Amino acid sequence: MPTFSKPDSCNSCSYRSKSLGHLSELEIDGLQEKCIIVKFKKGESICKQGAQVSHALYLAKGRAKVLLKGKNNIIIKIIEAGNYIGLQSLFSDNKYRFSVEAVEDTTVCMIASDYFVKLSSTNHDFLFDITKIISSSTNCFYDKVNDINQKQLRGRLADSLLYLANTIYNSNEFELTITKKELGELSAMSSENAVRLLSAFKKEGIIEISGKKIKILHTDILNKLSEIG
Amino acid sequence: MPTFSKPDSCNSCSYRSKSLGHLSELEIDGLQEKCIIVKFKKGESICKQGAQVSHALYLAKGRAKVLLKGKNNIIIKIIEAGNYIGLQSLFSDNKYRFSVEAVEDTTVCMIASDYFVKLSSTNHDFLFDITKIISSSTNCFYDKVNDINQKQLRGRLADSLLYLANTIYNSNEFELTITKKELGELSAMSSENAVRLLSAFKKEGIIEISGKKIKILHTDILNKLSEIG
DNA sequence: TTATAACATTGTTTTAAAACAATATTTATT
DNA sequence: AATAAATATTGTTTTAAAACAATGTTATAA
Repeated sequence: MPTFSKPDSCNSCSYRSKSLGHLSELEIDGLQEKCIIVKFKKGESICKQGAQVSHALYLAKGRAKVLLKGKNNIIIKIIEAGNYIGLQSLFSDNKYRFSVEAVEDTTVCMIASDYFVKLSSTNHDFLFDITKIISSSTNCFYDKVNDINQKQLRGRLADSLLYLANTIYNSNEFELTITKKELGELSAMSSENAVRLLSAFKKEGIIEISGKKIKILHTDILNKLSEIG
Repeated sequence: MPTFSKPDSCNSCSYRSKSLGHLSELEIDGLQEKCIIVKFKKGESICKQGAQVSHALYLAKGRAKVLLKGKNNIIIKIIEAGNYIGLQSLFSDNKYRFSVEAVEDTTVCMIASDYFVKLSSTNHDFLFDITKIISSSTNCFYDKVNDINQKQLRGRLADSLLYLANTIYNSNEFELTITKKELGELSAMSSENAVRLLSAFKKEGIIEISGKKIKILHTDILNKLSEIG
């Protein structure tokens, strides 16, 4: 079960978003009043595809997966601490297009939707930041869809490994903290195929696997695989 | 070959976007100066996936398809007169994520990217509009991807027929002005399957086909097909 | 007006990837 | 520690949809 609390001080919060730099003290006080802090345990659901959007979501701590539900789920990205989730829903028709679930214990700041939009409609610098954030996340989504549309299994798994190494774990050697099923969903394939291909990559000497540890031995080959699809 | 010209008057232009309502006369004059009018013939390319974004694109007249290039292209939507194209690219990393091609003779206003962003960074009401436009188009894209992820051929073709009837041609009886290949791409399937299923729908009495004319006899069944996927 | 290319249609084959199955291993629970 | 449940692994089968093929039809250009 998620636990709820009120923030002590958004002003001095070390996890706060850079975009708050554009807000006045008064506006931050207002934000704090309209903010609830929710803690999710690994695996818990932060928001559900199709549900009404009532809050702006900001991931203060932890990591969460953003997934499209279907016969086979697709994880479109893993959100890290310091990022907003699905802001575009606040400015359009207020319905979540994806589900978000914690892949680690996470802390989420939930800011009442109407206050967040009001801030955006009165503070120009803040809105400009938000617009850039929305745009950038939209472009990421386009990139993901294009990758899925253009590549087959090997290229997609290569993409995921590079993504995990470069963007999530920031190292070519990492402990896989997500399940193989999730690795499959991140690569838009069945878990069986993810496992099978991982073994193939190992056999081909591209990666090294020991337990949950994965070490990328040849980034160049993975890049090549990603390129040729 | 596209033909280029300068606008006579953005101020009194009957095709202009509602969002310009937030601009001052001075700003519109500036816009006009930074604007080029480009006319494309049916089939011509308006912008290419992967290319650098140098202008904001506004479709003043005609219709254009937005497509993701791949082994099999996917048409994510058909843009109609009065809409911007891919604004999010202006606020993030300036690369087109899709190609756009005219499906009718079209007129596009191309506004220099830096001026459009400058307007956004100085005129708050304008930016607020633009943000809503970007958000809404992002949500449409999510919906499209979810449809493709969740439905199979029949459901997807039903979607396309409903989309054409409700959003593009505004009638349950319409002349299909796109090719069967394009209908396939709009439904994320091969043209052969699009044709085959169209015949099946006809045989099942859901639609009527005579030449290029399609008449939807049972919207309810198409809705059902769209729902069950 | 005819030739030629583009588009459409229907049937058949192939294929990439999921689904299924059987077993093994790890993790959580009593 | 024993048991159950979840996760992982590898091999086999099935399947949805693309690809291919053959032919017909409609535009377009010489």
